[in-house]
Amino acid sequence: MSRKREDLLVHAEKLFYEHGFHAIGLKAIVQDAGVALMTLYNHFDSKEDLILEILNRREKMYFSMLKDAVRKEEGSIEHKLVSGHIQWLKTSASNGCMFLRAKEEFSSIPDHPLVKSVYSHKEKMIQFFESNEMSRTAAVQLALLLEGSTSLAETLNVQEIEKTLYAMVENIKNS
Amino acid sequence: MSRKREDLLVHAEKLFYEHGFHAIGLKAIVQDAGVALMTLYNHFDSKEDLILEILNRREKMYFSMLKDAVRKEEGSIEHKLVSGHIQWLKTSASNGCMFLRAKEEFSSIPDHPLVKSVYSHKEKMIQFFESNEMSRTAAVQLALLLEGSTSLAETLNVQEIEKTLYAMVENIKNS
DNA sequence: AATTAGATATAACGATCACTCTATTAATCT
DNA sequence: AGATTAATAGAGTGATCGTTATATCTAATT
Repeated sequence: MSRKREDLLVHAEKLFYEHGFHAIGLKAIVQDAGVALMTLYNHFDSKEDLILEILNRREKMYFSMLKDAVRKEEGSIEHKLVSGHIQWLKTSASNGCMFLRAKEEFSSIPDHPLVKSVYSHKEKMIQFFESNEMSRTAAVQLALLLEGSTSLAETLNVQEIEKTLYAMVENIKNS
Repeated sequence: MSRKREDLLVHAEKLFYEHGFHAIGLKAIVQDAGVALMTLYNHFDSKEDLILEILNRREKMYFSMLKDAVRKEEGSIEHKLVSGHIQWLKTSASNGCMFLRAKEEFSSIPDHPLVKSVYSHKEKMIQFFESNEMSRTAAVQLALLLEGSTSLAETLNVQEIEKTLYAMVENIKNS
C-alpha cells in the first residue's frame, strides 16, 4: 500500500466528514494531504471512487471497534455493543453517521453505488447484532438506540448520552 | 406574503432536503420554483438567509405536528409524542433530520448562524418534552428514541420502526 | 392615466468544480 | 548505472457556483 494513497484516504475522510461530500473539493483534499492532484487520480478513478473506498475503510474500523468491545468488555452482549459504540462516538463520530450523510447527499440517484453501499452497511450492522445471539427484534431495538445516540451526540454532551444509553439498553429483551 | 416567495420556500426546501445544501444551486431552485433568479434575491439576502428561513418554517411545522398529536391522540404523553413524530417521519422526513444535516454541512464554522439555529432547535425540542410533564431524564430518553427512529427510517421500512418505537417508549419512566 | 413596485431575461463577475493532458522531476528496482 | 515507475507542477477543459448589475416589462396602486 502506497504512503501517498494512505495520506489521501486519511485527509479526505477528515475533510469529507467535516464539510460534506459535495462541499469539499478535490483541490482542498490534495492540499491537505500534501500531494499533487494527479497523484489522487493515479490512485482513484474519481471523487466517487475515493468516497466509496473511504466508506469501506470506515466500516471496517467501526466493526473492529465493536468486535473489540465484545471481546474485552464485561456484561450482556447489548452492554458490550453499547460500550463499543460509545467509544466510536467519542473518537470518530461527533458529526453524525458518515454513512447516512453519504446516503442523504446522493439519495436522489437511488441506484448510485454510494447509496447502495450505505443500505448494505446498515443491513450488515443489524446482521452483526443477530450473529451475536440477539433476536431480530432486539437487534432492531439496539440499532435504534445506537443511531439515536449518534444523532443526539451532535448537539448534546456525550456523558449525558452515555448515561441515557446504558439505562435504556437494559430494557432490551431477547424475546 | 408574496406568492412567489412562498413558491421559492417550498421548492427550495424540497431540493435542499433531497440533495443537501451545498449540492444544490440557486439556479436549480429558481427553475424548479418557476421564478427568476433576481426574484429570489429580491426576497432573500443570500442562500444562507434562504436556508435559515426554511429551517424556521420547518421547525414550526414539526412542533405543530407534535402539538396536534398531543391534542388528538390517546394514551400517555410519550405515546402521543411518538405518534406525532411517526407522522412526521411518514410525511416529511424520509431522508434524515434536516436540522442535523444543516449542522453537519456547516459545523466547520462553529459560530455560523445556521449551526447555532440547529443547536437552538434541539434544545427547544427537549424543553418542549419537559414542558409536557416529563422529567429531564425522560425527555432525553424520548429524544434519543425519536432521533434513532429518524435515522433508522432512512434504510429500514417505517412499519418495523413504528412497531419498535411504540414498544420501546413504554420503558420510559418519569423518575 | 401616471406612478410605483414586482418580476422578468440576460449578461457578467471572479471563483471554484471534477477532470485531463503534458512535460519534468524524484524515487525505486534490477 | 540504467530502466521503470511514481509523483510533481501547471495549464487547460467546459461547467457551475453565489452574487450583482442592467434594462425591459407587467401588475398593482394612486
